[in-house]
Amino acid sequence: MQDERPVPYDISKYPLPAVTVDVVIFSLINRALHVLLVQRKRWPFEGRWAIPGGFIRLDESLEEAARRELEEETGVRDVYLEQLYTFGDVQRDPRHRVISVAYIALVRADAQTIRVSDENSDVRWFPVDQLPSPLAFDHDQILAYALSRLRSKLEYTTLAFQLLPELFSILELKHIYEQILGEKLDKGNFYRKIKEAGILEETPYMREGRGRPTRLWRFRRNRPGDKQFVFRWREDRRES
Amino acid sequence: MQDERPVPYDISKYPLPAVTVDVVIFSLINRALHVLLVQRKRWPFEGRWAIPGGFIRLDESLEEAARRELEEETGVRDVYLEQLYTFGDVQRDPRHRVISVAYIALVRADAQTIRVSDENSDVRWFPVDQLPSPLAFDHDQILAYALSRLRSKLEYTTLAFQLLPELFSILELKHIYEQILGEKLDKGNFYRKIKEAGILEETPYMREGRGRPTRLWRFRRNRPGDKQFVFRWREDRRES
DNA sequence: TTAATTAGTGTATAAATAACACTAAAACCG
DNA sequence: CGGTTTTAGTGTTATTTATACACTAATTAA
Repeated sequence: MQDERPVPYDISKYPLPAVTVDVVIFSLINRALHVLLVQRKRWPFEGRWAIPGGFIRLDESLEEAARRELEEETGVRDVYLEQLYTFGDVQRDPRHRVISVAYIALVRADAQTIRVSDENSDVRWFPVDQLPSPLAFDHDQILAYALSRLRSKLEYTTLAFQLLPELFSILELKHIYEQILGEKLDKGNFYRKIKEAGILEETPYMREGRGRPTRLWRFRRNRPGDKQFVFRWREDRRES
Repeated sequence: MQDERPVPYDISKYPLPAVTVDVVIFSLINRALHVLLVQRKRWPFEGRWAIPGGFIRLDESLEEAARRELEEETGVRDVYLEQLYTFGDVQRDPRHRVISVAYIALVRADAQTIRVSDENSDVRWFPVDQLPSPLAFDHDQILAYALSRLRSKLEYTTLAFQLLPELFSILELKHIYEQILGEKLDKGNFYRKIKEAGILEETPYMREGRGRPTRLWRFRRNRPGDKQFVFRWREDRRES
């Protein structure tokens, strides 16, 4: 290991920390941003809600571990997944030294694969503005950071599309931005900006509702050879 | 650990990965951005250059481990340090499963504490555009990512000041931006923008040189109670 | 048939960006 | 000692981008 001290081949003679992967799973449910939490059944933090996670296995990469956790909890695969941060304070777990690599996942609410859990389940979706508090371990901190990162990245990536179904209206997209950023956006400016970005593909479909019917669009995926683009809602406000 | 499977108190009965902390140490030497590398003396990757790092101890946090490594290599304390990313591919170390938490550090070149190593030393500063290749392990990847993060953060933080001495001229600051971003900036625009940001404090000192003497400035640190500010060189170009 | 509702467009102003021409103060050089 | 070179620093303007908000459009409800 990139280390100058003598290191025997059998590294495991040294005392080792445990490594877990925690996945902060976001989804848009009933037009509001939700996060999936699980209720702990035993000590420590018995009864408290926690971010789903588990120990890493020696034969899987960090991202593979995160995908495995995600699939165990939600049944979904092929979703957006990104490493958030690694938390390694000495006392974060009272049992043992545990280092936790946190990930963010964005899943579509329309996937039937998500088990919409009932009120009494030990796995539940919480709106991000109505979280139980405190969470187990240092999970308040992890979740706060995940939200901050989500908001920040929304502005310069096409991340928001990960939360939408195949077809959507421009105002639905705007609504996601508002949910995640936590503020109202101007309709006219949003229309103009998203159109100019050229990341939407018009479809012939319309959706009828109360007022004027709305056109449905599809996210234009980058094809090989296409110039890579990013869409930014605006320039300010970033993560520190 | 935030896990639903039965977990005994003695976690260490499970097979555990090793965890190291690697620190990508940047400094500005002779007006060029450099990075500190160490040469490996034994298998694996014997003779190749590597990012300094070492195993984490059970009684120190990740950041404490990074600061310890940093001090061991450079003798400096109290420098800018930031977690970069955690690398955990299964095969990145042929000896054992090793997960590496990478950090970025920025140190001032004028600190005499940095041992300026001679040509034959196994610890050496390399200009970022003249790196040895390939590095040991997956360190090419880690270093590339560190540079990308550094460039990206430069634009919306006061990071560049970490590389400068106490007193500096505005054109020296501009030069750092150019070094890290790898492109030329407009003098007039730079002057105006940095002045408007209000993050510089004028000093009575001047430095004489070849042409017109230049005024020296000092970075205005945030005092408690001050409104936090960030300086952005400009808005575009970010990390994906 | 009119009001309410949701969708979508247009426009005027302000602010940020970028390019570049200009002035200033010293050293260098015949 | 007077012009040239060198580095420092300011000003001016055109263009692009952001913001606020007024307007038109197409449907349902009453």
